[in-house]
Amino acid sequence: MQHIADLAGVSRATVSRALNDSPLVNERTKDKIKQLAQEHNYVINEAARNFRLNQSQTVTVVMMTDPLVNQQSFDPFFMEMIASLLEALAKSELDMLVSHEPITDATSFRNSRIYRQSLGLIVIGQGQGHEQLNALANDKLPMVVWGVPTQGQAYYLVSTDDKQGGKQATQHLIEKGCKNIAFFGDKSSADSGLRYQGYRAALKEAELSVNPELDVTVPFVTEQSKNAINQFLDAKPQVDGIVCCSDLIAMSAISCLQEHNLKVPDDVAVIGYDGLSFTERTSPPLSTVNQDISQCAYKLVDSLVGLINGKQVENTLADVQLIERKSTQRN
Amino acid sequence: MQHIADLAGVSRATVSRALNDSPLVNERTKDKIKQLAQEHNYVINEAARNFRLNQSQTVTVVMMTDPLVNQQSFDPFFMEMIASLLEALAKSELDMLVSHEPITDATSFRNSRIYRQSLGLIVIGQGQGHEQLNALANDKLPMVVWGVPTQGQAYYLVSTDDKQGGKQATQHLIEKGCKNIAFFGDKSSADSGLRYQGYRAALKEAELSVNPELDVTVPFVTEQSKNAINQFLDAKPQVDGIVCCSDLIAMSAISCLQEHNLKVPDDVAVIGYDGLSFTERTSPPLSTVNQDISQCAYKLVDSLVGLINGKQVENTLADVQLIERKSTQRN
DNA sequence: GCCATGATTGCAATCGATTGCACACGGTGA
DNA sequence: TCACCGTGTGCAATCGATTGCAATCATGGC
Repeated sequence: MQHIADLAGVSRATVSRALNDSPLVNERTKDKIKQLAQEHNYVINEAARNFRLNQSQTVTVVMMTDPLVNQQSFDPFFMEMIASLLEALAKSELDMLVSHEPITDATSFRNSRIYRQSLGLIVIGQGQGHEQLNALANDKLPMVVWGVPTQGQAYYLVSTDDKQGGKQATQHLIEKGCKNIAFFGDKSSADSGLRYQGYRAALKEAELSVNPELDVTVPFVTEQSKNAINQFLDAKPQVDGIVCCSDLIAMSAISCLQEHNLKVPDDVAVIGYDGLSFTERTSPPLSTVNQDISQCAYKLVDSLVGLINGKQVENTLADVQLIERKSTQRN
Repeated sequence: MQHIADLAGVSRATVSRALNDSPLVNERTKDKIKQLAQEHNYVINEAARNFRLNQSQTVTVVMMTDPLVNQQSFDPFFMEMIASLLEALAKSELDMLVSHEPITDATSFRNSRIYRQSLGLIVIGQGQGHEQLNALANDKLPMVVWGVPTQGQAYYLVSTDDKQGGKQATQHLIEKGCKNIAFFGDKSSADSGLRYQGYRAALKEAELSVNPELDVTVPFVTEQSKNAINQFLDAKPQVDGIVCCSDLIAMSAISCLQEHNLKVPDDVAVIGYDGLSFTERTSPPLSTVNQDISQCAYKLVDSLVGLINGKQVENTLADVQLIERKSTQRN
């Protein structure tokens, strides 16, 4: 910076102000300095800047994946979320740090490096940490949570309308003429619980009876999911439609159904949830309720940036929408 | 730090040295200082530290995805790579920054923030940047590339044996009795080219003829891939096995085959490439050549850390291995 | 010509950790 | 007595950018 200052015949202070577009500096001087900086490939030393300003440009993303639900961090849904956040943060010129350690204790978390040296926090999922997150809600560190609206929640939340999503999925199957619709999911995770509520609401609206035998607990992980599904199918239940709580479960379901010599969608129709891109490649193509992860990521980042800048921020409920994928029937 | 120093009755200098485990400090003093720091929730200010030491703990991951090949950055393969690198870097207490901007000009890249303020560089794929990467190879900034061994490559490389992988995939189909094996992929990407070489090598070894009509250019992106595959199948080619260059292409292939009323694997066997976890959920389950992304990520990080610490580092060729997934036949 | 005024710019302190060098200490041998 | 030793600590400078305040400049009004 001294070098640029010498070249421009000004002091370091002026260079600093010029590069920060301070109104205190004459426009002509400013232009000259910027020009010189450019020519001489000068880039500001962010470490020094962050040090001086006692801040960082780093947003930490905390994955609260609930060990009870066993959703792996390699779940495509979470990976897409990470990738989308990465993109959204990059647009705001923020760096991203990812922590896979759920927040289990607000007090000790406050002493962590992450807490002390992040500009803000994006928390993915609430896991078992609802109380801890509430405790952190009014700290000086801005925080936005992606999750499910919860009783007495004090933190800022971006969520999708899981109940509506479950309802849409179920309605789609009803429109296709399904009468005996099963629900595959693990209701110990809050979002799945809401989707289940939507499922029941749709059945009720269509005046279809709710058969508890068709409410099947299917975990997210592969092997367990297949076991649960096979166990259900082995009992030869009367079922002609399945609402699945994730696209991965839907894939498992299709696979198990076909192994049971049931045709999809002719014998049993299946709908997924999440809107992962590979659902367009499954066979048959899988209709799904799209969560628009990218949009959620942008909303999370926008909210967080708002908080960082001291703006008023509202909780957001992102829409879900059904993606219908039809086989392009050939022959 | 001054506070801790006062409590311990020493100077800041001593506290600093103690916390860095300097041998210059007496063990008893060291223990006392560490104890006090712990009790008073003192954590070192990394910004100040990085500033003083003129370094950072940030490794930048540059995605060189080749726009010509149209592999999206949301490709599950890359997302898994990112997630794995994240994990591997975290184990080495390094932060990760991701850049989606391919390096197209070494000179201007040297002036970028990324270049100046990273501890090291992990480059994913070579894209069109082989020459640029070579230019950066002997810079002071440590760099490791994940990609394909290339003529005259001067940078450190971690790669998988794509030729061997292509060969294994093909041999697997040959063992299953396939005689007319097609290759689905886009050879404008170097790794696909190598897999194709492996495919040909396997055919040759098995004394099967290479039929150029069965060498099908299938792009990575969904719609284009389906179009290409359908076009191929519409011509009613004689084919009983398909080696696919990615699991996603394999999914598309299965989907198109079934729409053409061809049974998988009875009429046409399909094998994928990458070893993505959802292949165990496809119907039928998809055998695939596993690249062990996690292992690759660890090798990349290990090599980079080696370079950062000034150690001698070797190029690494990670093994690939076939994952055979069988339908658990029921009924 | 002089001064008040507002617009620019420079001075110098500051952020927190690190580190080269100097110093203190008690003991040793000349 | 004194130079010298090794060990353990403290002093003070340093990294590069920012910013409150003081200094300077140009201008117009008198």
